Amino acid sequence: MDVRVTLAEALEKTCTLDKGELMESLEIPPDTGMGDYALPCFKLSKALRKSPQDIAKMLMETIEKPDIIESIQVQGGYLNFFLDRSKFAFETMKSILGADSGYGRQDIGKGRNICIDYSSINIAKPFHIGHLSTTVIGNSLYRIYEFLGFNCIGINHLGDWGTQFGKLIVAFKKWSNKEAIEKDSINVMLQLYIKFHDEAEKDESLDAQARVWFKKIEDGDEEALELFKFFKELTLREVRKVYKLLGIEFDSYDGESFYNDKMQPVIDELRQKNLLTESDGAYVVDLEAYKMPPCLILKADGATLYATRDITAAKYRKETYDFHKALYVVAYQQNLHFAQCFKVIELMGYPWAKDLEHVAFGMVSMEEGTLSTRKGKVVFLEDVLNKAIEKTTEIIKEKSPDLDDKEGVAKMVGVGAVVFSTLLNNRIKDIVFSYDRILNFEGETGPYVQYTHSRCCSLLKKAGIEDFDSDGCEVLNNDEEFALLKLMAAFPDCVEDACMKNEPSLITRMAVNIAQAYNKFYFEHRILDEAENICKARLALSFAVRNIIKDALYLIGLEAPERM
RNA sequence: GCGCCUGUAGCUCAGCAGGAUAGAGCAACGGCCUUCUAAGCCGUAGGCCCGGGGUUCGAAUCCCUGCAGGCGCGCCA
Repeated sequence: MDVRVTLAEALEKTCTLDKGELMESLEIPPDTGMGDYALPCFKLSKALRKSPQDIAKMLMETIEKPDIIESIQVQGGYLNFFLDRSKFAFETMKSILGADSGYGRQDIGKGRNICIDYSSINIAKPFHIGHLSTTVIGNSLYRIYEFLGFNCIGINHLGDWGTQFGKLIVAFKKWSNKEAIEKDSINVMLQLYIKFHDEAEKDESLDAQARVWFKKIEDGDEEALELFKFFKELTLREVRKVYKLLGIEFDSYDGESFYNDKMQPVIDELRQKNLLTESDGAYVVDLEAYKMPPCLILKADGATLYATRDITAAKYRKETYDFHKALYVVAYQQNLHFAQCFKVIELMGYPWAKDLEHVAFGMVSMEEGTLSTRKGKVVFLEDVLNKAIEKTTEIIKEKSPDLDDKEGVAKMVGVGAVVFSTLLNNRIKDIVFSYDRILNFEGETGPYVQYTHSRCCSLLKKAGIEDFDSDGCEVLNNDEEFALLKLMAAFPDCVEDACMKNEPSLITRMAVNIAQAYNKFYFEHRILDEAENICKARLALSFAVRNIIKDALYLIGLEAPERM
């Protein structure tokens, strides 16, 4: 049931605008006292040569009032509609409770594949807070698209190629050994990385050695390859621990090394299509006509580049997954890079170039300035998560000492706090990392929403009722119940909007809003000790809230503890 | 220099295919636990929506311009 549609249909019969225009014009007044929906009549004024107020009056007199609307008023140039709260409550509860697989779930994406490139970590480099955004945004989009019926392919495009391996091998052979790395791989590798850069400033030959070692990997030298695999496996092992904490899985780990032997045909194709031009010894695709700098495909020494690989990967993904859309969840620093790649693919004559989408997000920095792996200025993601879990454990010890699964709950809540705070704001905003903010568990936070969820759960448990239906939900008509129901009714549109805009924060915000509305309701009204019909309806409402919050949390990658 | 992005309360931000008095949270201050989880609720205080022009019946929202900050602009990814 969509009130907007109902209203637009009723209005269509009485005025010159069509349904689409009316849908767009219909809005929600800033204050409930003004009504629940409003039609501003200013635009009609010119065409009809009447004052907006007269038009509103005329519409009010001629419209056939839909059942769900209780009354219609004219205020200024607005035609204001007031919902019949009881009918609205019943209808809304009916839709929510009737949606077995989740309110807002759809199959509009049925039979369509979505490739999502996210997280995409570098091997042999630490997994730090700079990777948080891409990881959790990508995961959330994955879940949102699947919720709407799409089939997603999550791709962790590993940075598992390049001179950093040469550097690591040099450092490893000079200053470390396998035992040390096995023991504490991430830290030791990071220390080696830092030491290499320190020493390289004093000794220029180190960089040359690194290049030699990388060349050996490329040429398939046995020792080099063995070390390369050793570092890669170790990093993946470490990183999987973090993904496990976050509850994230990937369908593919095909990264840079995977595309090594697939680039030549693409280069040939570019040449064949006359897109490649020589420039200072390198080969580029000229994009001047599109007001972009040239896209570098081959270096003067014949080596491939980032763009070469991404173009190859896009083509491979199209051939392998025949995607409806391919998303790249990568920081906005690479805006130009992706704009160039997409344009080149378009120039190659592939119509699916329009289905490639760069989902850009803001940068993470620290209060003291930019993150720098080379200088060791990093905050490990795992440390952040553990710190959050630790803090949660303390709070549980203090507030819920008799909780059953303390460890499990601490994990859900601690990790949830970190993920939630990353998905609270529009993804384009920069983030200054702060433990204070990320470890705050009050207000617009993950724990707050989870707390609301477990509040509903414990209430339902206490009531001991398992199934609910919308019969009798007409009584949910006080201010708090009405406000809450209006928010819940907007949830499906919110999910669709989040999908369309690739913007998980819309769901995060909605989760907060619903939690706030429920807590307010919960404080103002009693439930279990009310008369039976009221009690039953309010429990049904709590049940519906619990389900929506659980789904909303799921969609942004959080778990929903039943107690906390 | 050129291009893209951001600028709203002390801080972090919603609101931005134009609509009625600009909203949250944090921090501050003051209240509410013998009753369904106080990780909660209520109240107080806090705003030339970066500046200046324009379009419009109406602009935080659209256009132009200036300022501030971030990012990018050929052989890293």
